[in-house]
Order: sequence, then C-alpha cells, then structure tokens
Amino acid sequence: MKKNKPKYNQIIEAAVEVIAENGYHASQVSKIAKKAGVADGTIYLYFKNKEDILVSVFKEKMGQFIERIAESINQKQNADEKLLTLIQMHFSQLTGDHHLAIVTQLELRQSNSELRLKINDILKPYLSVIDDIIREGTKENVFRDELNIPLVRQMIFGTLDETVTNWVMKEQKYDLLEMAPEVHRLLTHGLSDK
Amino acid sequence: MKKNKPKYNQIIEAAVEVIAENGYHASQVSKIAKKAGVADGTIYLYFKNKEDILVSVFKEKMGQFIERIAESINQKQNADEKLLTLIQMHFSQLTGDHHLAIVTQLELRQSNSELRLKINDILKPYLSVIDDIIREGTKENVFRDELNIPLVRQMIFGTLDETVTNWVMKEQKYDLLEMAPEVHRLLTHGLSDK
Amino acid sequence: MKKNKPKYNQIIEAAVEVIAENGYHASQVSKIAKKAGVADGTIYLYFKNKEDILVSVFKEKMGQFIERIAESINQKQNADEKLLTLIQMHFSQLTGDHHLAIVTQLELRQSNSELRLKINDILKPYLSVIDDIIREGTKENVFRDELNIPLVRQMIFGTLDETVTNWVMKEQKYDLLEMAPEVHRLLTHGLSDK
Amino acid sequence: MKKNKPKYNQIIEAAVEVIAENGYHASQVSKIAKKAGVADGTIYLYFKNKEDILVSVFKEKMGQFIERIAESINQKQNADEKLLTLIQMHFSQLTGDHHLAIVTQLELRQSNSELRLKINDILKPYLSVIDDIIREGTKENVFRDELNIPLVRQMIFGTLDETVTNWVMKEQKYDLLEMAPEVHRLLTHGLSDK
DNA sequence: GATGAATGAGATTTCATTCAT
DNA sequence: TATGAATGAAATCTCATTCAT
Repeated sequence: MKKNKPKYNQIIEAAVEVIAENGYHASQVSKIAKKAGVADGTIYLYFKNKEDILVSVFKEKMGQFIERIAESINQKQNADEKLLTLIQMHFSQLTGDHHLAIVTQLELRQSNSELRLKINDILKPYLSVIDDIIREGTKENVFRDELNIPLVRQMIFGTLDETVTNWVMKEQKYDLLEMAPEVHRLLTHGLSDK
Repeated sequence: MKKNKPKYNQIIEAAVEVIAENGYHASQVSKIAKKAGVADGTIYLYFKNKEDILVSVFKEKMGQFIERIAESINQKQNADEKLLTLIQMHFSQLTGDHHLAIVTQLELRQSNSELRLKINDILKPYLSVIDDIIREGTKENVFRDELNIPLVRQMIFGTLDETVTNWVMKEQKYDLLEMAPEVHRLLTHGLSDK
Repeated sequence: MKKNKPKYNQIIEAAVEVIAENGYHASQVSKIAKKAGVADGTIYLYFKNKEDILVSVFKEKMGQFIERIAESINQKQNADEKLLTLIQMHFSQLTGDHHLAIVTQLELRQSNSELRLKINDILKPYLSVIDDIIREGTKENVFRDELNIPLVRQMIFGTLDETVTNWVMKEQKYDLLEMAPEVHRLLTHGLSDK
Repeated sequence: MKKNKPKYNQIIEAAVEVIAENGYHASQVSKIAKKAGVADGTIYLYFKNKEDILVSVFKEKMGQFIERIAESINQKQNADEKLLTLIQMHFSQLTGDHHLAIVTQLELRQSNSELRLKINDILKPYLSVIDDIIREGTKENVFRDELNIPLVRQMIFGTLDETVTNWVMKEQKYDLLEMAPEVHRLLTHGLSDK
C-alpha cells in the first residue's frame, strides 16, 4: 500500500466498490473516478491505464490477504494445523469483505488472458505459502512422501477457490467459515473410508 | 448436435477456432463468419445473437464431453473406478482438443455474469454425474458415510478444473493424462500419511 | 387494379394491413409476404422493389378513392354541392377504412422525398378534380372571379388533409363525417362575420 | 437557445444543413459531426441520441419561429391584422431560411410516429397563438360567433402548411411572401362571391 | 497536481434483394 | 411461377485516454 497517497487509496477502494456493484464490464473509469471523488484525468496521474487499476486492486488486496494468512500460519506449530488455519483464514477474509469476494471470485475473471497472467503472478506468494505447508507436512511425516507438490497445491487451491465461488454465486447465503474443518478433513484424508 | 444443419455446425466449429486463436474479446462475429465460410448475416439465421453462439458452442461441446464421460463410467463396476475414469476422460478429452481446452478454461470465463449463469446450467449434468459417483461410493462403503456431497463435488471439480487450467496456461507442455492416477489418489486418500 | 392477378392484390392488401399495424419503418418485406401468404421472393415477381409496393398501394387505393369521389360529384349540379360532396366523400371513405386512414395520413409520409414525389403524381387527378370544381364555381358565379386556382386548391386540400390527420392522431375518436358541412362553410365563406 | 454552449449550437446548425442537403435518412451522425467540426463522440456530450438532435433542432428553430410571430402579432390591434401578420411571418421566415424550410416541410416528416408526437408537442404553442387570434376575432365581431375553434385552426394551419410545402416542392421558384394577402383573404372570406 | 471536455476507433445486427432449385 | 436460404453493406454509440487550462 503506497503510503501518504490518499487519492491512490481512494481510487483502489472506489474500484472495488464499483466493480462489485456494477460488474466488471460496466465499471467505466469515469464511474470509478466519480465514486473516488476525483476527476477522470486524475486517475491517470496514479495509474498507467485501466488495467493498471485492476492489477493494483488485486495486488493491494491480495497483499493484505496473504500477509494475514502468513502471520496466522506462523503461529501454528505443524503442517496440519497450518493447513486448517490457511483454509479458515481464506474463508474468513472473504466472508468479511463481500465486495472483495465478488470482485475476486467473479468479476476479475472476466478480464482478458493478458490481465489474468498478471493476476496469476500476484497469486504466486500465496501458492508458495501452500507449497511450504506441503513440504513441511512431508518433512514432519504428517503428509505422504511422494507428493507431487504442484499438483497438491492445485488440489488445495482449486478446492478452496471452487468452494468460495459456489458460495458467492449462491449469494453468500450460508456460513462459509464453518465448512473449513470439513474441507480440511477432505483434503487430508480424501473420500476414502478406509 | 443438430443434425443435417451443416451451416450450424460449421459456425460452431469456426467459433471454437476463432475464440481459441484470437481470444474471447477479439472474436468478432465477422471473423467467425469468415472462418465458417458464410456471410455475416447467415450467422443470424442460426443464432439469435453473438451470445447465443457462445452458449451454443458450450452446449454442443459440453454435451458431447459429458456424454462420453457418462458412457465410459457406465462400463465400470464401482465408484472408485468410476472416479478414476471420470478424471481420465476429463483430461483425455481436453488433451485431445487443444482449441476446446483453451476456450473452456480461459476464454469463456471472460463472459459476463448473465452468460456465466447459462454456462453453469449447462455444466449441471456433469456435476450430477459427479454427485452420483459420490453417492455410489458411499453406498458401497468405499467412501466415507458422512460426506457433504456438494462440498465433495466442489473439491473434485475444483481440483480437476484448476489442474487443467494450469496445464493450459503452461501451454499444455506436459502430459495431463498421466497425472490422472495421482489426482485420483489425492482425491480418495488425501494428503495424509495415515 | 390488375385483374386476375390474385397474388398481386393479396400483397397490396397485406401491405396496407402490415403498415397500419406495425408502422412504416417496421414493415419489412418479409412481414408483408407472410401476411400475404407468399414467399419473400414472390413479391419480386409482382413488384420491382419495396418502394414499388408502396407506390402501388397508394396508386390502387387512391385510384378507387378518386374514382368514387368523381362519380359522386358528377351527379351534382353545381360547384357548391360538388365541393360539399367532395368533402363528404373524402371524409367518409377514410372513416370507412381505418387501416387506409392510418397508412395515408401517417405512415406513408415517412417515406423519403423521392417516393413522396411519386405519391404526389398519383394525387394529381384528385387535385384536378378540385381545380375543376373551382373553375366551375367561378363560371357559375358562385365563387369569386379572381381566384388563384392552385392556391385555392392548396387551401381546400390542406384543410381536408390537416383535418383528417388530426382525427387519425386523436385515434379517430370523434365523427369526422359530421364535420363536413362546417368545413364546407368555412371554405366557402371563411371566418368573416361580414 | 442554450446560451454559451457554442458546440451545442454548432451541432444544431450543422444538423439543419446536413438534413436539408442530404435528406433525413442519409443524415448520419458522423456527417453532422463533420459539418459541425466536432468529433462523433462530442455529439453525445450534448444530445442523448440521434433522435434528440432532431427534436432539439425542431425545438430551437420552432421556438424562435413562434417567438417572432408572437412578437409581431402583439403589435397589431385587431384579429384581422393579426391573422395577416401571422401568415406573413410564417411565409417570410421560411422564405428567409431555405434549409429550414426543407427540413420542416419535407425531411422531418419522415420521422417515426414517436418522434412526430414530440414534434407535435413543440408545435402546440403555435397552435395556441392561432386559437387566440380566432377567439379575439370572434370577440371583436370580426369573425363569426359559432366558429369551431379546433376546426378553424386546422383550416388555417393546414392551408399555410400545404402552401409552403407546395412552394418547397416546386423548389421555391416563386415568391411565397407575396401570396400572403390572397391567403388571408381566402381564409377570412372563403371562395364565395357573395 | 488536478480537471473534465473532447476525441475517434470499432462492432453488432437488420433487412432488401437475389438466385439456384 | 414460386420458393426461401443466403447475402453483405451500413450506422449508432461507448468509453479509455489525452491535454489545454
């Protein structure tokens, strides 16, 4: 977060609101400017172009998102607890910010492939956090040895992402957070009865 | 697939190619018409509007996709084999049609919410197939009893979808199909070393 | 009216209906063909192009319109009675055919200048009838001597036309025909109290 | 006329010229913009859509038209002189602005019913001016007592309108203004010799 | 730094007309 | 004669971005 740039933050916050309320494609620069209380032209003093606003929104919000998750995880002692914490934090943060949930799960996906590549880059630190947990779990002999880390990470992230998206599309009508333990058990023990 | 409507199918096939090659937003109706070898106006004899082309593309292709998966599954005896077959068929079909893989994993997601709702409807039969497998596995005592079916379905679909998307974004440089057994094992047994 | 060309007349009648019901600009050739019960292409066996349909509609309908007025007038003995008759016939014929009234007063005026020139040509016989009455009235010393015939004709036609148009735009809610004597008196004696 | 909106007026004037020169249907927004010396998009900063340009043209021009007639009439002492003045002003203003004459008599009539309703609304003040003269003439015992005001108004307006339209269609080859006294005499005394 | 008026490229869709059958 | 599937030209309006003030 650029500090002491009040306009910068005003615009970021305005963008999240405008996108959540109007949808990605109906979020004109002029609408964001109006909501932020600045002139259209002012946007271009702080952002290179429209895409840069969107990337920055994601960067700022994801930055906080990941930072908080990382903090929480550091206080946990083993991989299993860390994984549960990650799931809980992932769910709780999106539960706590409805606008952000809509923007990340639905609206920002409507961007073109080029923009999505940039968004993927921003996600990388989060994916690293997941990878670290997997590696740690393996070292602790809590998780299996021969795990294919990228694949496991895709299962974890894919499951969380799909779960949140379904919850957003169902208009957030149920409690996402209380599903965390079950998701955790599914990821660690799978479907099998054994 | 509507039979004996050669123009209809020409346009569907052209749309997949054009979208895969140019991206969703650069896929003008005139480009699709040209690739299909028909006049722009002809498109509108077969489709209500541009969105209708896209929905139809997804409907036709997903229809085949799901049908083939369902057929393969029916030949398997138990839930575990069925799940593996579903994963293999999911991966092999997208491996076999690069254009379709790009369109479903990347391009069609750029559509607006209204169109995505229609796309979700089309996906429902696939999700039902997954649900059936879960229920069957539970009945056979291969899967656990207390499984939350929607959640398990979200894990399975989310994992497959994320895995395929990563593969497409890595430009399909590795063999997706050979990952099926590992994905299957992850889904059934989880990360745990037990 | 071309005789023994049933399709020709079907198309003319369909055109009047379609235009009255949908308005000039929403009257596509395909709609007229459908209402007439023929294929689109068949239209072009009987009419050169769309404009030709419209000109023909006006020609056929106006032909009858003028013919009937001329017949009625011939049975009258003097210019004053003839003028009254013309007014009555003008009003009664349009009162008796709502579709035609809408088409001539509102819809056909939306045509471009070129088409309106052709429509004006078709109106000429009607204007001649008016001119004849004026000349006869002058000869009979019922009307003034020094009358500028084109100007008088414009007053008569302009008054009738404006009166009918107002009636159509008021959705034909009052009795147009009963206004004929008053219109006649206004045209012959003017506003003056003398 | 909105003051201090130079672009607004430029566009209005350009629209009159373009419509007069090219006809209603061949008057693309881009042509009007070019003639006005602005970009296409600028049109939409001042007008809601194309129809709004046309309504505004008529509103601005008719506003002036009626205002000038009303001013001139106010300086006259009796209904008879007022009627003559109205006719003279009607003719002289259209004589003085050939483009406007073409636009009001020919081109604007090609608009669809919805637009014509708006145009009719704009005409209402003019029709009120006529009504006032009729009422005043009746009060002064210059005009007859029992006059049906709407009908008389339709005669007056219909006569003027038809006269001007004929003059425009004859390419304005004769002097319209010098016909005013004769039109006035026809309207007040009619055809009758008496 | 801040403004906001002006720019202008770009795409969907309609519908009169044709022509092979 | 009759059909109707196919054609393809053509125009409104939006909105990201600029730049003079």
